[in-house]
Amino acid sequence: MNSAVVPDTPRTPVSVTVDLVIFTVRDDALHVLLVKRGKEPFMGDSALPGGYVRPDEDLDAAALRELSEETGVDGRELRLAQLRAYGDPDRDPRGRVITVAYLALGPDLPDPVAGTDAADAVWVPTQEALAPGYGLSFDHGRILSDAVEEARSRLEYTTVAADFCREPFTISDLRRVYEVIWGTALDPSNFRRKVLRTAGFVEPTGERRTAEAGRPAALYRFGGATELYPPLLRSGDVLG
Amino acid sequence: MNSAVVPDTPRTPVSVTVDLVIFTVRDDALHVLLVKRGKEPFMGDSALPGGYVRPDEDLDAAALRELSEETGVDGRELRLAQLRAYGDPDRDPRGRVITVAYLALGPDLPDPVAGTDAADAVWVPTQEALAPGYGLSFDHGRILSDAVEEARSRLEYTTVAADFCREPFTISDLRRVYEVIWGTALDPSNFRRKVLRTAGFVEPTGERRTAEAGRPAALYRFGGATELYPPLLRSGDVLG
DNA sequence: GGCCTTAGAGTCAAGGTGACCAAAAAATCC
DNA sequence: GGATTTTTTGGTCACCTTGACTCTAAGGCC
Repeated sequence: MNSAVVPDTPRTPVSVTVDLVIFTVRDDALHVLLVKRGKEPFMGDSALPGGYVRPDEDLDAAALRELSEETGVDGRELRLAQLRAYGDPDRDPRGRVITVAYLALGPDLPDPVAGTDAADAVWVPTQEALAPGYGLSFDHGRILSDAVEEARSRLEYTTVAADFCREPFTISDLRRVYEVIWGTALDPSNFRRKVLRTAGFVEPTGERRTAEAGRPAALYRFGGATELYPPLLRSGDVLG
Repeated sequence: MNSAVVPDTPRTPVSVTVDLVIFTVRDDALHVLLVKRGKEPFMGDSALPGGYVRPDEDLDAAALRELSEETGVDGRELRLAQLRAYGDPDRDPRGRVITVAYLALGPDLPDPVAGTDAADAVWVPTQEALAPGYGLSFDHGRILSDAVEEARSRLEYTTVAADFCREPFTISDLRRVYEVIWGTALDPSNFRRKVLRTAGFVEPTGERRTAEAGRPAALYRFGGATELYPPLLRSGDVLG
């Protein structure tokens, strides 16, 4: 790929994998999908779902396939986006393995079905998975914390928060996503004003939903816009 | 890296490279560093500098090394950041090569010195390099245009624009960076106000510089902040 | 000095923001 | 049935930022 000095095909055995950080919001907490490793290294430990990129497969395609295999979710419904590549020489004891991490946000997804590849996949509160003692395999702790920060940032500048909400949803559903991921409390009235003024973020269905308590809320669906302009900057009070 | 089904070590011959998109502002135009390829494939064509990642080398280290080899610049002075990974199976005719693209912005760098690896490296106006007829090798056209968009975006939310300016610089130098990369005209007075109000973006040296014409401008150095809060959103008039 | 050029200060109206209040519309409890 | 609670939704208001604009400062050049 370069000019003269580099040998043409340095045959260092190197493998490429994709790893998926799949977030969802459950019980007012951010959860991440993890699998229990069935073999060495790190057998029995938790890890992000992922796997080898196949010989004739694009990186994005590999990520979509893994997402589908591990969770049964059709990734085309979600916005699967590259986070970054991780290539520390010592990150995998088996040898040189470079991984491309992807980030996907989904609505409260069904529990992984037994009998599939994802038999032992579980939703884990992100905070718990990041705790020092939890022991994520490889450098997945680092990847996960990068992904959390990236998700927080994407909420400011894009409409991904809507990916967390199954349609139709209420403005409050959307607000709760922001509050959970940012860890801050937002003023319901001001949040509502901002969301509705941003063209293409949400559009009303005309229906209403009556929850356990309180005035019934108007229902919305996603409006199709991907960018948030102006951005919705975080500056609320940090929740206890 | 995954659970049961995936074979342990799929020995698809796969190589990993880093490619560098190094921008600078010259003559009021964004330039990118390109090299002429000295061998097949794409011999004689232009390409982004880059090369194979060595067996025991981290991705970031490989990018720093290539930057230094190709341009003589100590990359630690710059902010070298990952753009994303590209892994289309057909992107390299030699076989499966996955590349991790990096983005670096530098002040008007010296012309590449002959006799080094970068003997045939040249600064090319980005617009020219992106023209359909220019014929960048591999998928480097795609990488470059992704990098341009990423640079535009980073100018909004980070202080990278200062990387383009050799210290000490004037507020107008900084403004010109924004104008060139965004392709918009900015109001000098309003731009100045925003830059000075953002803590840590620039700090005054107390000196002044008298240019070819006009009132001497106060000189500043970079203030150390990396994030720009609030962001400096682009909304100026598009330049002819 | 007169003129050109660029830097930098200031003004002002429009619009966005956060803090806050109040009404509407349901469920629940007495 | 009425009061209370809860959540949605609409509104106000003071403050700040923004963009457009004007005006002054300070150099070089003729």
